[in-house]
Amino acid sequence: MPDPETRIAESRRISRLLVLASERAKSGFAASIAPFGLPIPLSRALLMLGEPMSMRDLADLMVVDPSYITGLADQLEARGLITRVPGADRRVKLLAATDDGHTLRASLLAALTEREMPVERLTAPERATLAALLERLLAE
Amino acid sequence: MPDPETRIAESRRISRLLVLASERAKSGFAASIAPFGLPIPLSRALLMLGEPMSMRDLADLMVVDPSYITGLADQLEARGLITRVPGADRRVKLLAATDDGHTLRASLLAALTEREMPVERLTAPERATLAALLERLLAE
DNA sequence: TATTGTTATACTCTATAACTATA
DNA sequence: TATAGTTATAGAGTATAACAATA
Repeated sequence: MPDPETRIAESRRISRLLVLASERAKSGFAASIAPFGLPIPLSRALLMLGEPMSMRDLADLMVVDPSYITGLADQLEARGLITRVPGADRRVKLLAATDDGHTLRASLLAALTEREMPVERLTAPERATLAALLERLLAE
Repeated sequence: MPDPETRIAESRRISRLLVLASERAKSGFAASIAPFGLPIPLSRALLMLGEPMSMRDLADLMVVDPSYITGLADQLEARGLITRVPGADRRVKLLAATDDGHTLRASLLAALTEREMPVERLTAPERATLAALLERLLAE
């Protein structure tokens, strides 16, 4: 077993690599959606609305506070991309993409698909290994 | 070769894992330094000042705008953790940790060292593999 | 003319707390 | 009493633009 200092240095190095890789992934996302003029958080939300979803569920999915969803929904609605539709439980509002919303969502997906993603640099088995290691890292 | 849609779905999944792993690493950093009461950006800057460094170089190292460094330096100076010392080129100011700054910096390093880092969950060969894959991902 | 650092300002993303209306 | 959503506000982290001093 290597000495503690060496282990820690290696951990810190890997952490730094993870942060860098994550930032690169985020930049790639931002670059892909930039041509459409929809801000990043709105794009993230719209992409999740392939099917109508309660605001609470969207907050859980995006891992943000529900109060934040109100603002996102307001902006998406102002752009005509979604509507709030009442749910069965009358406290609940479902966010549903409009026709325009579905169209833009499809364009965003296509742009994300077209962009050559950095992970494509790895071979298929390497990608599988990377995914497995990251999942072990995040487990529990 | 798998069809494009499958490849893209896998890429997006790996990107999400990278972002999650990065956020976990950042949380770990924040938790380690929290007991010392020094805000995250100030801690990050102080940790880089083992040796005196020009403000421009620090901006490059932290990958932020130089104007932002002015604010960080002001706050670190107000806390008595660094001083600005003139450089050879008289436009340049070097940021140098004070005795207190070095002491706190050592404490921060020790706290980061003591914390069990998430990457410790992986075996040594797994860590090596992960690091290598991330480096390939980030290479040019 | 190009570079270092500074100032004032403004932006993005997000949380907290207190509230309303249902359940 | 607990939950869904809203409102107003505030915070962290960081950039932009215009500037002074120096090279």
